[in-house]
Amino acid sequence: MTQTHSLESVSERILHVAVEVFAEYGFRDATVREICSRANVNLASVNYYFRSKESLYAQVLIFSFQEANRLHPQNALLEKNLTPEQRLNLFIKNFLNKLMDDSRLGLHSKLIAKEISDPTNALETLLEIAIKPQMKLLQDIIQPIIGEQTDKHFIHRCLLSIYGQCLMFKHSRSVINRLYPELIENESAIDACAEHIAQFSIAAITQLAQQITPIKS
Amino acid sequence: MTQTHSLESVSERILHVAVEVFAEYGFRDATVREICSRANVNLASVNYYFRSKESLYAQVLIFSFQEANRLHPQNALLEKNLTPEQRLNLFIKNFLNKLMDDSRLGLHSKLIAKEISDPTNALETLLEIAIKPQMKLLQDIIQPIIGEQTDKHFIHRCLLSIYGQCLMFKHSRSVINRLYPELIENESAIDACAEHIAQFSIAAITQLAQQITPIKS
DNA sequence: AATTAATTAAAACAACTGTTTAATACAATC
DNA sequence: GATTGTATTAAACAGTTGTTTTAATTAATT
Repeated sequence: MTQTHSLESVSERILHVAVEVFAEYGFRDATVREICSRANVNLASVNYYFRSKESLYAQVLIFSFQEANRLHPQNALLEKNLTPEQRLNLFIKNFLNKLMDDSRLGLHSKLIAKEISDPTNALETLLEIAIKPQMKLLQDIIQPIIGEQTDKHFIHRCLLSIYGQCLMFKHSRSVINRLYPELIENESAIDACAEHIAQFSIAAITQLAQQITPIKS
Repeated sequence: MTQTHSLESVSERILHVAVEVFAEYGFRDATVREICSRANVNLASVNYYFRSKESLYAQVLIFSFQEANRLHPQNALLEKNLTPEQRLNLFIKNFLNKLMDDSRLGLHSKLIAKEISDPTNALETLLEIAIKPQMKLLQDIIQPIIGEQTDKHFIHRCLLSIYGQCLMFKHSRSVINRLYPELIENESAIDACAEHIAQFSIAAITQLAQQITPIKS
């Protein structure tokens, strides 16, 4: 009997299915049996092709990151003729949409969110390939809004303020679903939230930056 | 041989230890054996006194909430002669300190955070006894800052903005630890972060509320 | 003191986990 | 065509989990 499943190889099928399962359950609660069952593959295949569940997970994180970069390129942010405010708006809208994307490949965000709030050994790698670069990007975006402010702590806290507002929709989604379901009922509602976060942050940053570094004339 | 352990009864010891263990591992990764071992109690005791692990967990959440209310009363917020800004400042500082408190009884925050980002059947109860009241309190605090603004969605998004900034320090602590450890190295650093969140939010809210509801004269 | 009920204890149960084994089938190479 | 290396399979292994059982012990009641 030949493979009736697909054109993919066994290891490819495992990798693709593993992204889904790890995103759904997290590393600890995901089971090798579930992965193999969904991939229509023998139980021993994970250990045969990937040595261990942990090693598979590490490869899944990297693969998923590359996929996300391929599908959600952020080159729109590189355009020179955008104001800093427009760029921040785009960044947040893009980020929030990725975070809330259930159907398609919002799986990458899910993987990362699970890893952050319940870290495994793979966190170190994840920081380097995914989180640090995105932090750097956001910092480059808000730097012109802040101005020539040099207080690093202030900049870092602003980064966390923006990130926190976005991640709230990921980590506390269960709560939002119960208390304010209208806010996330569809894509336009989510876009409205993104807009809110952007305006909220811009208003805060401009005013605080003024306070700390009073206008020199 | 009499009980050399303590004055507490067996079920009390289980309850107290269970708070620690569930806060440390979350419901799924906590084990009955670990709880019984730490409580110096026979393995069967959990099922004898609490029927099941799940039922114990539900009771732990309620007990922990009552303890937190007893130890961290928020009556300072009820004082009439505080400005709204001062009250928000107090609220955030109090909240953030609870979230970051590792040693003493920041266990309650840990329990809630774990439950929110990885919900079990107990989420419903938790919403009613802990989350909704705190949301209501925060709303009452920022309402005078917003003014007679009636757009409910705007108010709700502001609530989420503030909460998101605070919870960031809980859910993404692993990341902050690696990227910006100075921000949370001690209590005064954390207080500085609380101050930042308060100022950031007040600046944003006052300005946005003005924009939406222009000054009528 | 005898009987009853509540508590503690050790062991086993049944289900699940990641991993390994040993046997088979397949393909390519000499 | 026999041999070699690769791929797949079913089964078993060894460990952990929540829960139950059955017996021993303690406390309370009559």
